[in-house]
This record gives sequence, C-alpha cells and structure tokens, in this order.
Amino acid sequence: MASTPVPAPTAPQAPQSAPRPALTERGRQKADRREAILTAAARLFAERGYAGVTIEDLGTAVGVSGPAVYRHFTGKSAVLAAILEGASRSLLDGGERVLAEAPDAATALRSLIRFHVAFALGEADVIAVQDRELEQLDPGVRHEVRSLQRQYVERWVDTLAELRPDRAEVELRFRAHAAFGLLNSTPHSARTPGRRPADGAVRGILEEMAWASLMS
Amino acid sequence: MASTPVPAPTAPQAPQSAPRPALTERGRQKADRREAILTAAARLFAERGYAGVTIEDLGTAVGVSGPAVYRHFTGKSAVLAAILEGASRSLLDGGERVLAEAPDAATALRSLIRFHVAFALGEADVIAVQDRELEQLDPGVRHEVRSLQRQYVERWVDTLAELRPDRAEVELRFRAHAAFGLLNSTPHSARTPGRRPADGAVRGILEEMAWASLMS
DNA sequence: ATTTTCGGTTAGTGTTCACTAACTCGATTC
DNA sequence: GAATCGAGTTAGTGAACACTAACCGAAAAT
Repeated sequence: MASTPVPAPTAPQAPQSAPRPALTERGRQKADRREAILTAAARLFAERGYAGVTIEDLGTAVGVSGPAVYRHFTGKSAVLAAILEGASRSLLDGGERVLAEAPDAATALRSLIRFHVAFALGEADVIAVQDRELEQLDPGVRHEVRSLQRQYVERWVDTLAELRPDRAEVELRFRAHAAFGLLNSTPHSARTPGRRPADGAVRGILEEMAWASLMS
Repeated sequence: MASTPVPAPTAPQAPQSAPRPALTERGRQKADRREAILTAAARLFAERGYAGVTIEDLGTAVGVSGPAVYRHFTGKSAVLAAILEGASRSLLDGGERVLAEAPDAATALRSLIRFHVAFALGEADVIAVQDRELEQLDPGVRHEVRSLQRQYVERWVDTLAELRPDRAEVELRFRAHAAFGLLNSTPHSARTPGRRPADGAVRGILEEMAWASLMS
C-alpha cells in the first residue's frame, strides 16, 4: 500500500471576508499572528478543553497579552469557530480532491483512509477539538460545521455503497462514523506518549484497521 | 456470535468510604439521591462538558436546588471523580469477570468485545465523559483512574498477545486503543439520533468491526 | 511632513459561579 | 417525649474571566 499519493492536509483558511489581503508589512504580520493564535488555541483547547482556556492564555501563548486577541477575533467563540470551520472545510476539500483522482471505488476508499489518517496524525489537536467541542459553538456556526461534516461523511458513504451495495446506507453511515472514531483515536494515544509504535508504523496500522473494519 | 453470555455492566459503586450503609429510611433516600445526581451529572457533562455544567444545574436536574449537592459530594470535581472512578472500575471488573470464564484466547477476545460494546451502548454518557474530561480531574484521582484504565487495557493486550504472538506488544496496545476509539464512537452517533441502525444491529456491527480491525 | 490607521497596551466592569453561612424542620436516637 | 442529626433551604462572598474603554506609538496613506 504505497501507491496513490495523498494531498497534504490544507491549512485552515479564512472562510470568507478577506477584506484586504494587504501585501503591506502590517498585513502580513497580522495574518501570521492570527494563524499563530489558531494553532496555539487548537493545542490549548485540545489539552484543557474550550472552557478551560482563557483569552489571557491565548494571548500569552503567542507572546501578546489578553485583549490583543480581540484585534484578530471578535471573541473566544470566534476562535473556536475558525478552528472547527477550517478543519471541516479541509477535510471536505481533501476528500473531494482525493475522490476526483480515484479510478475506482476500491482505490477511492483506500485514498480516503490514507488522507484521513494523514490529517488525523498531522492535525491531532484540531481533530481532538472537533470531536469534543462542537456543542460549544454558536448555533449558526455549529450548523455550518455540521453541514460540512455531513457532506464529508456522505463522500465516504457513497464510496462504501459502491463497494458494498448489499448493505443499507444507514449501516454504511454508521460504519463510517465508527471508523472515524478509530482513526481519530490518535490524539488520545498521542496524549499518552512513548507507548506507541514508530510514526511510520502507526500510519500503516491505522489504514489496515480502518479498511478491515469497514469491509468486514 | 450468540454464544457466551456477557455480564451486565455493573453500576458504578461508591469506591470506598461507606461509613454507614444505614438501612434507615434517610440512609436509603440519601443513597438514591447520590445515585440520581451521578446519573444526571453524567448526562449533563456528556452534553455540555464538565465546565459547561453548574452545581445549580446538577441540583435542578434531580429536583433539589444548588448547594444541596454539597450534602453528597465535597465539590463539583468530586462528582466527576465518582463518575470516572466508577466507570473505570466497572470496566476493569467486568473485563476480569469475562476473562475468568473464557476457555481460550479467541473466546476471551470475543467476550471482551461483547462486554465493552454492551457497556458503551448502555452507559453512553459515562463513556463520553471518560473520553473527554479526564484532564479536569484532580491529580490524585486522575492517577487512580489512569491506573485502572491501564489495567483494563493490559487485559486486552494480554489476550491479543495470545492470538497474535507475532506482533509487538506496543502495536497490540495501540490497536486496543484504536478499537476503543471505534467502540466508544457510539455516544457521538447517539448525539445524532435517527441516522442509525436498529439497536440490535448496532451491537453486531460494532462487534464485527472491532474484531476485524484488531485481527487484521 | 502630516494625518490616519490599527495592533498593541493597562485599567476597569459586570457577570457568572463554586462554595460558605446561618437557619429550618422532619426523621432518628435516647 | 426531648435531644440530636442531617438533608434541605436562602442569602451571601470572593474569585475568575469575557469583554470594553481609553490611550499609545509606529507603520501606512496622503
């Protein structure tokens, strides 16, 4: 299983509302800081939970203090929203990119699994947050994120349906969710370091387990 | 796969410190209320997260209000501690009971899976909390819970090692964790109701997926 | 060179919330 | 039957924290 190349997980990008890309010095520094806040926030939210992190923590983590964060986000929940929207958009985009290149359903499923494993290993913090803190979102954003997640799941379900037309869609959807649970377990094991196979091996094992569980 | 009977998940029980079981009226009512608080707390913590639930919420959920909870627990974190200690103890006890009766490793693994599926489906709230809120515990209790969880995992690893002596222990441990991720995904799907196979089917599918992923 | 913009600062402000104090009243004990 | 106990109540109290106000100074625009 060293065939189809998998696109690297895209960095979460500002959803819309880039009022001025601004090639100016300040504009670039601002974008960098925003990105730094998002990365630090993902790590902190993953470690201590959304409610366990203060705005002050967020600022301190990137070397500014407290209310400076409000120059980049309208509030604490907007930081969470940006993380989760970015994650679900990256997953959906990546999934679609992967499917567009797959010649048949079996390859498609293999590629989806490879892509998702790469994402879960590369963005463990984001995955952990996405799993845990969906409920903390404002209703509007929550609906948006749920919609993106649903679309991503449907790509898996469609692919599985080609491979196992004998099975009901509702079963395939349930199996896809269970497989996500399996693949997204890496942040958990990552929090218990040391007791884990080498990084290269982890990829292969997860891919094997996911395939076996889905097709069993 | 309708053979070995699986013991029902034990209700989480008071860890130690039962200063007086007290067959008196008041004693029984107090125990009932304590139990009611734990059940309600598990549901609320699962829904809104530990930090998203107030002591007032806990009281209201069982028909008393606010500070009455302190008659049963020394504080909010003690409620979480009781839930997580109960859960990890139930899992370990159940796992050991199941292993004691298994004639061979293959049956043992099948029984472990059946037991864990039953627990995850029956105590979805507790499972969700155990997955998400471990970090919120006071260090002492956290260490205790981690130790119990570790012992439970080791039962799985030992069983797997008999079936797959060719594989390194560290891989088997990683696989066990991934399988837990798969099995513990049910609270997630449970939060998205309707879109899920009938309860009877869910059991079988999860058991099949877990077995396939572990033995692949 | 002057004005404007804006990402940063420190110092509040109002609210939420865990926990405590003081008391009440029925069940338990003597 | 009187004394005690203890699970409940309501009314604080203090701390943490999201967010705002007012100001500052350098980069950007004119």
